[in-house]
Amino acid sequence: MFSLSEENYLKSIYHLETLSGKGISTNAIANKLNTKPSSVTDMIKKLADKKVLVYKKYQGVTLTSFGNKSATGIIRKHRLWEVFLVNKLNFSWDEVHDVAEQLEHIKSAKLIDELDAFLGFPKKDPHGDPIPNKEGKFHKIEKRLLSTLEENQSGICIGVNDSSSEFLKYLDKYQISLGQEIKVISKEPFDGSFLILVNKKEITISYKISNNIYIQS
Amino acid sequence: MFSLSEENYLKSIYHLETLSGKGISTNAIANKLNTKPSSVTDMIKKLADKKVLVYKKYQGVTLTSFGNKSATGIIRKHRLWEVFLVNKLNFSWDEVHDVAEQLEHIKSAKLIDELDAFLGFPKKDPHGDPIPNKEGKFHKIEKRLLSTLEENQSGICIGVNDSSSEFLKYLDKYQISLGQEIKVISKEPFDGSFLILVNKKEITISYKISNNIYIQS
DNA sequence: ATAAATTTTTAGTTTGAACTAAAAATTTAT
DNA sequence: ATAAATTTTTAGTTCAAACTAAAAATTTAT
Repeated sequence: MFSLSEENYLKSIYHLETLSGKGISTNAIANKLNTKPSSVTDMIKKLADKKVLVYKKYQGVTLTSFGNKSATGIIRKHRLWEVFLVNKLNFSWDEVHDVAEQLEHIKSAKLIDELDAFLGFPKKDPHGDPIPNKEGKFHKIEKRLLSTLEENQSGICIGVNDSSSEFLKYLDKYQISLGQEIKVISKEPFDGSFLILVNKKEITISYKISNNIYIQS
Repeated sequence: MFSLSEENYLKSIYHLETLSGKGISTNAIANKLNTKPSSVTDMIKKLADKKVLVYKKYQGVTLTSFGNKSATGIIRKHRLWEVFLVNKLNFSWDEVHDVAEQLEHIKSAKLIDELDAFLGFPKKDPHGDPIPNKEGKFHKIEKRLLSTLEENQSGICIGVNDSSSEFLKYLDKYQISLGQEIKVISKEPFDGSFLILVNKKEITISYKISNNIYIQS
């Protein structure tokens, strides 16, 4: 059984690993968790003792298959709870993160299995991210960043790269939601911003915004 | 905001207070929480600083009205989650306690208000205990222990005094559930045991059992 | 009313998870 | 290839929440 702190480390390391592929540095983990590298070194030793990751001094860490399964288990819980909050309790997609962050640590196999069934075995969470099954498996979603589209190309929004409340509220304001068609009218070479068509309305978004929206590919 | 530990102290002190009425001793709290009296003294000082209780050395403690409201808030959450688990997720009444014990510490006003609405503003939890409203108020349930009934008297089971899995499974075995009519056929003076009629079947229960079942009064 | 028993508090430790400051190892740049 | 910069680790501290052992206060009993 893992402590709250251990579970948060597991999750962060998992996410960093799926992004970068290679071993994860002490600094990267400290940065992600807003703690200090020295704290990370301590925790890494403990997690290595618990066989969730492999650690060699100065070399970064890699999750074991046990560590991987533990991490996806937590992510499964997080995403199922998000679906619950949005589909059953009238939360909007920008309100769920903090609460799901707490709920993901509740320990009860029956609870999560029943919740999954109650929700109708959803495959995606409210931000378009896939929900791992009991074995930790999930289908990778084929997607590309809106920023990679060329002028006159269009696509369907199927996810976001940033689940912060601020970003999601921005999307709400311009009626950008999952399933929404987005067409690139033009790109501004000077600052990388985009003129796009959403819901028959033209809007200008910065490069940063375009780089946090996923389009079906 | 309270820590997990502080919340557990609050809850225990609240429950002890409603049972005994008077100030609650260090020993009683330690006993309830399975900790040592010296640990309780430490925590009590912290809680007094936070204005949730009044503490004078060697005198036991009393919750302030702020402490009372905080405690009923936690109990409200615990009981609403129990209803959710039983009514929506197919838990039985003997399976909910440990999970609700975790869920009661989730912090989100919106979560609990929406959960309340989603469940249809239930007034009682699966063990017959009242659910406090947002203001911490709840109707006291008029009840008496089965052990206080005389021979040939009967009543409806409306609650239990012990929510442990072992006890609730015992009740299930003999088909004693909320709403069930129970008639006392006879009492055995030697050991205080009861012969009762439940569902047209005669069964013998110990005094201890009879002293943990509530009857409508 | 004094001794005995009980309860409560104090003083000092332990453990987990963080921290700071400084040392050690590694990587990058000249 | 050596110096400079960066990353990582070590050593020692802090804080919350528990603990043990012993001292102090209170209550009970003779």
